[in-house]
Amino acid sequence: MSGDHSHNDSQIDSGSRHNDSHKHKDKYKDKEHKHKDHKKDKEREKSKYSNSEHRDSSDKKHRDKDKERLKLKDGSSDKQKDKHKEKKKEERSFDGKPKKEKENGFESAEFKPKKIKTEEREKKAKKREQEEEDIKPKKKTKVKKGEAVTDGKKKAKKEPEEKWKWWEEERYTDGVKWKFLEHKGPVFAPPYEPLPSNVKFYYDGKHMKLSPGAEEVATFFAKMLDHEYTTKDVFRKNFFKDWRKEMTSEEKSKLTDLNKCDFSEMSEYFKAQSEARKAMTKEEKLKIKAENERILQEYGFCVMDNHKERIANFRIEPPGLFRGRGDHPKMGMLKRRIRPEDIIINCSKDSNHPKPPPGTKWKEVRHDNKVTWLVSWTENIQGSIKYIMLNPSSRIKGEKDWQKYEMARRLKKCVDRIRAQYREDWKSKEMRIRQRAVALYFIDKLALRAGNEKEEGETADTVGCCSLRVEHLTLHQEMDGQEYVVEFDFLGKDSIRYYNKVPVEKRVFKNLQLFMEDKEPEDDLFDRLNTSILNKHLQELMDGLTAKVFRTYNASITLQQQLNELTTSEDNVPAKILSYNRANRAVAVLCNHQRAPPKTFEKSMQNLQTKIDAKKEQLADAKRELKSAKADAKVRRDEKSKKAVESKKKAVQRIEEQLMKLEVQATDREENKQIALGTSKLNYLDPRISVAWCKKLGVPIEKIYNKTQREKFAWAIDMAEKDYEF
DNA sequence: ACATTGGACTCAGAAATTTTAAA
DNA sequence: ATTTAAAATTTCTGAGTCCAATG
Repeated sequence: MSGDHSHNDSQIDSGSRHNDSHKHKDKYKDKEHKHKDHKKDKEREKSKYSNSEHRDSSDKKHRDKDKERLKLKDGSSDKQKDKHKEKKKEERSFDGKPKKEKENGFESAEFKPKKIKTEEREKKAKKREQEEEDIKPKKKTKVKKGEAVTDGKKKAKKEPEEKWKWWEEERYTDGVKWKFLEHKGPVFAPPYEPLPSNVKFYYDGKHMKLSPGAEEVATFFAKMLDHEYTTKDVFRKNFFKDWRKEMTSEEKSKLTDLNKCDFSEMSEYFKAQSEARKAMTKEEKLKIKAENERILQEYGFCVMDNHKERIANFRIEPPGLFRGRGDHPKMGMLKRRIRPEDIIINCSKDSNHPKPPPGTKWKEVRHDNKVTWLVSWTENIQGSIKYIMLNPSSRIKGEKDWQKYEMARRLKKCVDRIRAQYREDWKSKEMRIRQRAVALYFIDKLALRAGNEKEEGETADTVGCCSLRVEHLTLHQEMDGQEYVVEFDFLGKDSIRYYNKVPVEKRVFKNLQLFMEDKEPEDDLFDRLNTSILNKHLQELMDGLTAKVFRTYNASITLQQQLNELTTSEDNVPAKILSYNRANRAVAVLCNHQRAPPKTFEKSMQNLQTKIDAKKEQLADAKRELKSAKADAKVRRDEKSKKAVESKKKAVQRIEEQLMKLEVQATDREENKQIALGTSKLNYLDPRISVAWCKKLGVPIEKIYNKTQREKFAWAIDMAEKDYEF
């Protein structure tokens, strides 16, 4: 995998040159857009009703017995669960996979509840308990502010409360996601606080008092003044247009030129505020922390099917100026404030419905247990729906995650067949089949994303595999001593540049030449292909297979291979971790997960070097001392001097170890300069691979996964043994 | 049929915040 | 021991994928 993914230093720069070619098409969409919004709303209104019929019937079926819920204790066995289990077993024995199981791609073998050695289990439980005490939902105690944090830290709560192992239970079938759901609704953004009267806004040099509405939007801009994008034309244009909508007619007629607006006092004011916040006393900070904790306890959890679960994003996004990624045509537009009237609540009928703030109403309260979200609203920039959903540690997310990796493992079993197939298809008489086959080859070999088509002018110009254009590839008959090299250069998701030179097979190369013949740079490379055609084909090759499964599969299999290749049991723990990070890095490179090099990168690298130098010196000193101690011992030959030698020896050893650790750290950091490991670790790597590796090589899992990650991957940590194979 | 749109969910890197280590 | 800086973690929310309803 090494040669295939040679990356260029310049690739971080999301290259402005990429953005130009397709820009000109769409300058004025705004009018159209408004129309569309309207239409969307109406349609939504319609579908609301038609949906509810559905829901009602399913609701009745599933709702009934949940009255006995609210038994929050996790380990509690409840009848319902057992009943559930029995039913499922029946279903499953029904020969051929039960519908849902097939869909999920779970291996039945994976379902056998693991028998874990008891001591191990206890140890685990104990450890977790300690680590989790501070996030654990404390039962509604009214804590006096200030106390909460200090005592949470110190005395370990000794609730022996066992963690719920949802992975040892049966899953729902038929698209039911839960039977009982109760929550407190969202937390709204704090209301706007008008500026103090001494903070002034100037237009054309003259002070002007803004109406509250206009002032609020002005502060959004003022807060961003230090960002480069406030100087961009598109940003300023969009902002000004939306700002004017919030102005009184008087303001509207006066303020006609953004360039004459002076936000500097506002900007200064906010900077001062944030300084002041930093300078707060400990007590004040604690008070705020306690308040946040209170809100978390009240709104940050829900009850889903007898279990208290953490909610991911229970705070509604505050209003502000939209800043998409890359060259976004809508940057600078006003993201409006979300009110209760915009909010759809989803919960079960027999729950206590969340109350809207006094004097307000929800848009709707529905009871749809075929979806996982608690709250939704429609966002005004793209007209898309936003959701409040559960934390990755929740059952509902965890199951899905597990299922994703099972699907990838199924691909592993038949990937050879599929590869043989697409290689065969390179020769097909039909153009669409050849295109499909070459695209699939890219997806497999390069881990490209599927590449849905996007509405032009609504988003930044980015592409994935199926939406590649001729201009994104350059063919080299021969390059750097290699034949048939394809040079890729395009902006992918989040406008991250993908740059790669890949030697491909001759047949692929010839096909590409064919696809590119007589086309303009801005034409689609695969003009007979889109993601739905591709996925339909994949579906036929393997049940449940889609393009993104290849990414998961290739990422995970790469990690496993790399770990096997790079790690030896003889290594010490830091060396093992370096190897792990390198394996992780190979995956991140494959998936093109990049980051901007941290602002302080050079400096921190220097600091580390300084430390290393100091440590080297310290080592030299220690060695000298050891030598003289040895000499001394030789002369004196007494117990005391022998002991001294021993202790010096130990000291040298210790320092050597420290030095090595530092050096490893330096290597690791350097190699990681512009690579982001997090995304692959969190979303692409079957956690059981890492867990098994840790167990096999005696590396504590904490070295690989931090607390949050351990929560998310609790299922894997619990079930994977050292011999797990992806 | 098939293209389009809406909906729900995963995945993404930056920014903000908190923790830890160093001075 | 206190302050400060750096590292680690968490939060945030935008950007994809994919499916199914719709026209």
